[in-house]
Amino acid sequence: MIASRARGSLVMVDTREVSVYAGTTVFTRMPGGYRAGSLREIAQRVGMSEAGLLHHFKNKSTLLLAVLDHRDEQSRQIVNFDDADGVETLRALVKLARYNASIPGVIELFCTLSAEATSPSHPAHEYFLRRYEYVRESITVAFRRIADEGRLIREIDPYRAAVATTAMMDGLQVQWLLDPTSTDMADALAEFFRGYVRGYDLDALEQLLDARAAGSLVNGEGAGAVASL
Amino acid sequence: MIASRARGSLVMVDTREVSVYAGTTVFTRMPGGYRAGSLREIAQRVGMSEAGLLHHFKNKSTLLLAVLDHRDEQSRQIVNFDDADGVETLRALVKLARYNASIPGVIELFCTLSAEATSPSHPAHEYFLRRYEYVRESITVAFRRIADEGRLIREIDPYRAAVATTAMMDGLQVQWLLDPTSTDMADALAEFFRGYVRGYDLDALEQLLDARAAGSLVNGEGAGAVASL
DNA sequence: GTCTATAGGAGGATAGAC
DNA sequence: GTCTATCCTCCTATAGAC
Repeated sequence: MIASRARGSLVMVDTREVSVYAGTTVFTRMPGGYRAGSLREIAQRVGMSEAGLLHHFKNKSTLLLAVLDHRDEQSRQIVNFDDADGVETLRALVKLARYNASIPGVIELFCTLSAEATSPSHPAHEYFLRRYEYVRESITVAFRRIADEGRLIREIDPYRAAVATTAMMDGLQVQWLLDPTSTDMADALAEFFRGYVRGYDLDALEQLLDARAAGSLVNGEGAGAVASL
Repeated sequence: MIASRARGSLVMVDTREVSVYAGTTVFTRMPGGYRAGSLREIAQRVGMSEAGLLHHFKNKSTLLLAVLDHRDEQSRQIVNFDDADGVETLRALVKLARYNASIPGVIELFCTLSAEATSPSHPAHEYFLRRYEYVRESITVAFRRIADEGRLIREIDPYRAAVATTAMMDGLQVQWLLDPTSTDMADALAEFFRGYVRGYDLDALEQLLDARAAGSLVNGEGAGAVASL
């Protein structure tokens, strides 16, 4: 627990929670992100010593995982794969891509980290393995439903389509981060889906969802979390 | 210059050149790659002191750029965008993807580095900016030719198709590095092209190119360089 | 061109007091 | 739960001799 003054009144704050926020800030800051971010700085932001911080997280990797888990928890409140189905899921992903363009720092963390975590010894390796499996599985289900509705433009294996979709999202992020003028991630993704799904563009429906999504994203507590998808 | 014994005879080797090789080895080794790789180890591999190494490359970043430039020089000898045209270029990319699957270390370097280099202050930022522009431009030309031949399946802007292609290649790499069983990069890319190009699968032609490409890749001096594409 | 020596710093982590 | 003190490792880079 830490005592801090907010809006004039004394507030007790959970140290662990604050640390996760501070960790997020530091790890999402470029250049360097996780690797360059130091426990020293995080401790300083929390207003505590390094040793104090390490009492809660036994080392730097553990704190990283806590940060990632925290984002996931929030993501699930915003884009829930289990709720949506079929085309609706794809639309949500486009919406997500559009939103992501407003939080470059977080995107950069996930982009860099997922590349780094590629090696089995990286502290977040297991995390990303599970995450990609989950995302692919969810998108696979979406494509399977679209296929069942007979809306698939050409013969494709739902799983392969999911891999391609995931790849497209990741790849667009790299180009966009490097040069934001090079591509509009959301438009590019929508274009991609148009190649697979018959009648992907049902404008009225899309706009309805647009409005709904905009509302929830703006109000959503930790909307930034969506990036991790 | 450095004296070394190879095949029993005394050979003089250009130190700079050897340093670039050593740098490649160290920077492509995971985990950590460029960031984790130290001048200390590179110097040790070359068989000289850190100070000696820094005589040739004024700092670590400079050495990195030398490594990247060296790879590019070799790439150009293997996949030359200017030679191929239209569908042939796309096929070359698929071939490339297949080859890349045999050199995970190099792919990992480029994958990680392109994510890191996303921030303007990264030493390789300019390098990747130029590289992506070049690649997109080249692929744009290919799609433009395909469009001129009337082989485009649906209306798409050649530039957008190039962005999507680049994204697909990058994104597939991330998933593949994380879990090689998750996807076959080359197959996935070919599938992607099938959605754009009429008659992409002309088996005879493909096999002809297959053979030709296999030959040049196996014999090519620094075939690994292709990864940078 | 290459080496020795060393400056100068950052970062992760631990021990033990309070 | 938190702090002080401290250790140890590792790095980039420079100065100056050979």
